[in-house]
Amino acid sequence: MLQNDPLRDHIISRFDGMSPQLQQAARYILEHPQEVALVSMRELSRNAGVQPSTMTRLAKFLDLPGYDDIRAHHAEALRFRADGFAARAMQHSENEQDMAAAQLSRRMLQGLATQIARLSEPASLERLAAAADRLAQARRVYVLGLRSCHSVAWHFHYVMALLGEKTIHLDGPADTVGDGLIRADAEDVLLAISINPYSRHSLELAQLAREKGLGIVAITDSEVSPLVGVADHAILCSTESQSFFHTLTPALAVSEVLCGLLANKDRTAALEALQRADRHLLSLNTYASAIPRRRL
Amino acid sequence: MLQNDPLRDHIISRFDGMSPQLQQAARYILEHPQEVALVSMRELSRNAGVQPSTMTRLAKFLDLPGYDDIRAHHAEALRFRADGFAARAMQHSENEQDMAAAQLSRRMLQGLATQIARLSEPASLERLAAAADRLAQARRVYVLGLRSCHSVAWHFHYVMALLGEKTIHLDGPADTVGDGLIRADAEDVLLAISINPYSRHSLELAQLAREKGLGIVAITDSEVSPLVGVADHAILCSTESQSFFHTLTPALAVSEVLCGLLANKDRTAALEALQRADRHLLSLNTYASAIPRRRL
DNA sequence: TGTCACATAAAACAAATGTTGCAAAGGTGT
DNA sequence: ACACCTTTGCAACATTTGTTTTATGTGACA
Repeated sequence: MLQNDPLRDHIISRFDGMSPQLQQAARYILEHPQEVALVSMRELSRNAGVQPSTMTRLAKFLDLPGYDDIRAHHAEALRFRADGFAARAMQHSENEQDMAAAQLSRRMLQGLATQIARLSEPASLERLAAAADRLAQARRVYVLGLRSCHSVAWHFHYVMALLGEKTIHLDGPADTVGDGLIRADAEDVLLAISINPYSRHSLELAQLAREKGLGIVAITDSEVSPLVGVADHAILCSTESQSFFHTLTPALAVSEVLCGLLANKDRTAALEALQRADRHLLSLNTYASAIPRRRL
Repeated sequence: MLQNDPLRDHIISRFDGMSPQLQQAARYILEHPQEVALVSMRELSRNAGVQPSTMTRLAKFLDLPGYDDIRAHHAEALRFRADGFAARAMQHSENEQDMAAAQLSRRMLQGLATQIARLSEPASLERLAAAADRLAQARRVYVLGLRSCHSVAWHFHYVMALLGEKTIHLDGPADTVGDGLIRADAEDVLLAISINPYSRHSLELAQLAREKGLGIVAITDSEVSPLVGVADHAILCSTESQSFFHTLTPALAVSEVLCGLLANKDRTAALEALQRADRHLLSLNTYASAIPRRRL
């Protein structure tokens, strides 16, 4: 992302004074600067989810004669960047500590990027597709992820809850984690997420589910993970990181892909469910786009 | 200039068989590839000194349906180069009702890999380092992430809790989310995670923290996120995905990098704390490496 | 010279683009 | 409740776009 861009700064500085629609347009432009130069205004507005006129109005709001000035500016920036690619000066931090920090960060991030990219190998893709199919045909999906894997399990459940009532998150205080399985049977599937070191509780519940006849889909970290033995489908993702800790980023990516695949099975239904959720949250006043005034 | 461009090679290989006007058009395109993507065909032809129709004829001569294919190709190449990274397929043009699962998965994963790789740009690295510094010098870190961002907040807290008692997770049932801030003051820092759409509750709590004098570090998705205004340090990560949903994978990666940086401030202390945590969990019999025999 | 094939220019065309005007909707303050 | 102002969606507008058609020119060969 480019830094010293006067128009960009101008948009940011005047952002707070914009109407919601103008903000939406501005936000899209800030986040997709290349697109501004590469596609027509109408297509841009379509992708940004606003009316074409909003783009023109945004231009006027920024004291520009018309939208073409916005485009011209971004086109110029793109020309510049494409040419002067080599001339990109990396600002070095003087601070030695910062330097080390930057290096560690970069190593971690590029490692993660590589691991996720590696998930797109054909073998993984097949496993993902198979797992998604199994989840799709289940009556209910019980989601289990304890300790570090809680984040993945919860996110999967949160997203799927937007689509419908199919998932049940196995979690709870006072050792009630497993209670959700009471009414589970062979028509259901357990999505179990666990990585090394494997939580004993997770494994016990997976085993219990197996005995109750549930199908089991696992997201785990190794071909020799104890989950592989009990699971019908296992998706493997690396958890190694350049830091002290294991990483759950690839696992989260896997979970998001599963959500995407499931939603893709019936796109219109998914869209409709999402719109319903949107309306519901809107009526609950759940979201805001600016810091709300403090209630007293 | 980029080399491996099939269309470019195609133009070159058929160049000798072209009429003079076609050659002139082709030559201009070869020498000004960016312009093809950035200006209209009529303007391009004007600059190239040929008739507009010549451009269309050139496209047909190259066995393409029309000129737009030439432009689309150059636009894609430019998108590619401007990012500096490989594998970019960010088009929403896939209206195919039932896209092949493998294809969707691959696009999602490669998109995520790209987004994470982009976080390792110098600007982001600096922000990460600054944020980590601020978190390190705080007495206590309050971690706030609601709704979809819960997964990230929780994971950060979970990892940091392995290192010590520095973090407090702002979460809880019965609308007690904010209670943790009761004893917070200017020596503390709030780590706020929120993405579009921004949860009103998160913003309110961030504002409250600000008023109590806490430092604020934000993980959010845009320069114009409402959090940017109240935060001392903001780290931006993309949330766009090729699926229906926003992605939190880059945000999780950011959080993991922050954990890594913090642990790195005092490696020996971190190592020791982790060993202590290990021993504790071991004595609790928390983990297992094989499916345990069922208790009766 | 005639005519044939082809390259080019000019004009005509439908489709799209960016812009503007207007009315409905939404919110604010009295 | 009312009037007032802003915001928004819609449709019409004149342009501009990429393409196709038509006309004009050019050179080769009998």
